[in-house]
Amino acid sequence: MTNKELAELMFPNITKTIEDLEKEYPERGENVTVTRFAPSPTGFMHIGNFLSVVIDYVIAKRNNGVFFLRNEDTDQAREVEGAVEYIMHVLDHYKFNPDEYEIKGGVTKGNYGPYIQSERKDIYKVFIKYLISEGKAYPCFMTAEEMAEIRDNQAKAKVRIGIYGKFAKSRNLTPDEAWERIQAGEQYTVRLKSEGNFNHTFIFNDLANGEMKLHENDNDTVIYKSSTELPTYHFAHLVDDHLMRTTHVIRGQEWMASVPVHYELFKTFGYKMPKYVHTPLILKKDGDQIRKISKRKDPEARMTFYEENGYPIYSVIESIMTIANSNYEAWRDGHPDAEFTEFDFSAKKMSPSGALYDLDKLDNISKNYISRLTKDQVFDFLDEWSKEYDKEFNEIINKDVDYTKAILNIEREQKKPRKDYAKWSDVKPAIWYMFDELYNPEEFAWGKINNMDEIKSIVTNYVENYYNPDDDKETWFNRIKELTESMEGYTSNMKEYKENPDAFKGNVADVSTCIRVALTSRDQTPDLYEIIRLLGKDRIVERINNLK
RNA sequence: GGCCCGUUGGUGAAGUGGUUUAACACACAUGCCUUUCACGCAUGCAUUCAUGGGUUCAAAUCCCGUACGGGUCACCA
Repeated sequence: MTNKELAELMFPNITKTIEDLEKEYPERGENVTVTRFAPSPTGFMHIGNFLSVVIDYVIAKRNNGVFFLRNEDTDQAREVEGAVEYIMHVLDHYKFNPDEYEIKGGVTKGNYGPYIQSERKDIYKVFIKYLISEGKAYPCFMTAEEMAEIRDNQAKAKVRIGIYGKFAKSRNLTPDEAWERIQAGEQYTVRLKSEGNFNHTFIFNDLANGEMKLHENDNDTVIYKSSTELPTYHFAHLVDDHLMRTTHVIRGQEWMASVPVHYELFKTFGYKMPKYVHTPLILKKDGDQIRKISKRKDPEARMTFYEENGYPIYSVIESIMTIANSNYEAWRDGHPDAEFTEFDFSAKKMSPSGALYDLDKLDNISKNYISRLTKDQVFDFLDEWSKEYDKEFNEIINKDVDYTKAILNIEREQKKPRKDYAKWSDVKPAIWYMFDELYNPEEFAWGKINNMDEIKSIVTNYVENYYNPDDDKETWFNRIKELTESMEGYTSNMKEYKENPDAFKGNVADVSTCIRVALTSRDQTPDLYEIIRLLGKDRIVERINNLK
């Protein structure tokens, strides 16, 4: 029996040829940039995936190219329900809409599909069949136990671990023997019959890491799993990225070690390899240890974290861009209003080593961003977020939208606005005391003036004799000063006070703090004048009367 | 263990042989401003680029060794 006959027996129903497929999926044209995000639906999307998406998207958009989504569901045992939906949700949330994608049992957009690997079985088989008929791949009957034994022996003998050369026990089976065992119902995989020589090296040019000298692959890598009739990652990468005409593959550093296999695979078929960008791993500092960020241990590794906490998409993308390209921030300074896709992304400027993701930095970026928004924008974002993650608060802020917006506007419309919020979940803890529904203080942060009789007398005096809702800010503060001066031993002159603090019982700051705490329970708030103005007389009187 | 990648301050990092007495941003500290907080402003924060050696008139930058960190070596991606 020839190899060709064996291939025919193994895949009798596969009648298409590679040439047919080449015609079906023609080249997309000169100079068309094609990137793809190809996650496997084995869990929730994490920050490392997100880094890839951002780069995929930027490269495609920068070059007016194509960005498509491919579902790599070849490991059906590990598939997690809802993972695909979640990935789509994240792409949608961050507005990284793929030009081509497919929803299982739903729409397909694009001419290079199917975009779900489990629906591409027959395509992979065409390539596998070809390889077997050419004698460049073979069925392998090694069991897991056999391979474990080989690995142990290799480790003991301190030789390279792997299934290569003499360790590839099924490599030299004749087509007849192979077919006999398949007929007998033996489990098998298909392995590449590697022609590589480990002692030979080749130059691989990674867009992020630069030129690298790598050893040729000589492992008879598994390329096809007969149990599920699906290819392994390596083979699917070859077939899909060739037929889908991907020009740039952006993937994590952990794939670097597989490059020799991919190199051989592409060479075997005479295909041009896409360009590769192996992205830095995102790391986490854990005590003194630095390790790969973990979905299980680190909440910020999961993309759900950013949505749940209410980080604006702008902020998350910005912070990831600073990791992707270190000169991004400098560019941003000069282009504050530009879209991030306008940035001239250069893979060369990407650090090949892992990066610690800094939540402080994210907060800073986010605070600056939110501080530049209008009150209407802030309200809309807050409304949208709280609808999903804090329904009670959402109802409260919607009871009197103008009132809420006015609160959100305190010290906003000025050259240097406040930077109180990094995320929408920061809002409630910062302004809860402005809402009667939430105002139920457990304790009051009294300052120097902490005797309740004295407090009551000051605030009552204030409301009865010094409060006028129509005052502008300057008049308002002058009245606070007058109030202070009317009190025995107090001064409204801070300079005087600082020069000789022992000469006074207190100053205007102590008095305003007293009023501030009486009305909000907090000793730290934004501008008291605005707060008093917004609270209004009824609330003020009520809160003063309720002091205990 | 083999192979690959990396190592500049608390963090992201600039820097690829001499205008570097190591940029910028975040964080931190102090001070100023100030009715609190925040904002803003000012100042400080690596005499040194993991380490040992070498090349050179000159090295964070080039070469070698060592240490450390990471990745990978699945019918997982």
